[in-house]
Amino acid sequence: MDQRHATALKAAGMKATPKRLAILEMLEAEPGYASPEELWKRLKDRFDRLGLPTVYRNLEELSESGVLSKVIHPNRQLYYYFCSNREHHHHFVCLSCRKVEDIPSCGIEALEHEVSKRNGGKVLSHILQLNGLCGGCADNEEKR
Amino acid sequence: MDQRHATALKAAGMKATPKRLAILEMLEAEPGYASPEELWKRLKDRFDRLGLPTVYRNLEELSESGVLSKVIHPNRQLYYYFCSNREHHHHFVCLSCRKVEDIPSCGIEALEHEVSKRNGGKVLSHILQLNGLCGGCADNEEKR
DNA sequence: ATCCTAAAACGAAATCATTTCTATTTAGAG
DNA sequence: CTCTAAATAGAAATGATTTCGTTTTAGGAT
Repeated sequence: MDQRHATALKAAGMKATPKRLAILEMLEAEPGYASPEELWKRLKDRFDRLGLPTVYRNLEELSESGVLSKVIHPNRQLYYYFCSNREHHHHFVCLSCRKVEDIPSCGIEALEHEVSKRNGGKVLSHILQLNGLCGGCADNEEKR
Repeated sequence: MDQRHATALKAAGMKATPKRLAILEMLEAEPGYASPEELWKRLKDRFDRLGLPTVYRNLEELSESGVLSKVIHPNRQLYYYFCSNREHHHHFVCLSCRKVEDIPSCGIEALEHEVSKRNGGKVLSHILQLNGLCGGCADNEEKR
């Protein structure tokens, strides 16, 4: 089951260490995004020694490799999310329960093209994230 | 000339203090985005007393009121940009010279609608920002 | 014009998420 | 099984941002 993760790590040119595998397992099991510290607290039990910096470092590296994705949060803390979707896509983030849903098509290619054409600039990356309430949380909201 | 800014502040329900006006003037004169500390350093000369926390607080308040806009930066520090465009729009940010250009149409309404329909969620806000090199910086890049 | 009060600003100190640093351990190629 | 570059530990540092109690001020009311 984590042969998948081991393979993903190798593909990203990273060693498949037990801690990295555990981080991936834990995040994959998570229904929503999680912070480095939250993950660390839960992971500590499974290792006699596990430093918080290790969790930070790995989450960042995994996110750079595209194995994990980062959530942009108003409180400016770091949150990560396991997303097996390897296509280009974006996320709808529930502000209430932290669930993250994929948004398949982003339609930004057209915008990028327009920007390049209009001002001669070159678009290197883009950030797109929808924030709101997921189906379940929106329902609960209404019942109040 | 800053009667405009005073009016904008009043409209946002904020007092038109000299320091707020100075912050707005300075940011408006700026070709690109700026950090709280940068603004503070330049503004200090114009007031016998000006605290960095005051600059932070005002930038945040002004951004919440929609008078200023915030830039999402990879280094996770705060940057602000004066944008007189009152229509809904987004920004193309030059990673090299900090210039910010408006992107008029964002086409996200369609995405929002799709998300609501598909999963029953409610989209409350969205983040969209293009990063890259502006026309001038892209040209310089090529000449190297 | 002056008064008055809520809002704004001071600035030193605190916060605290994130990063750095050096020594130690380990994955995995050979 | 060895060896080396990569990964980790853990304590300590960092530094942008925020807090707090006090003082000042903008601007509506008098």
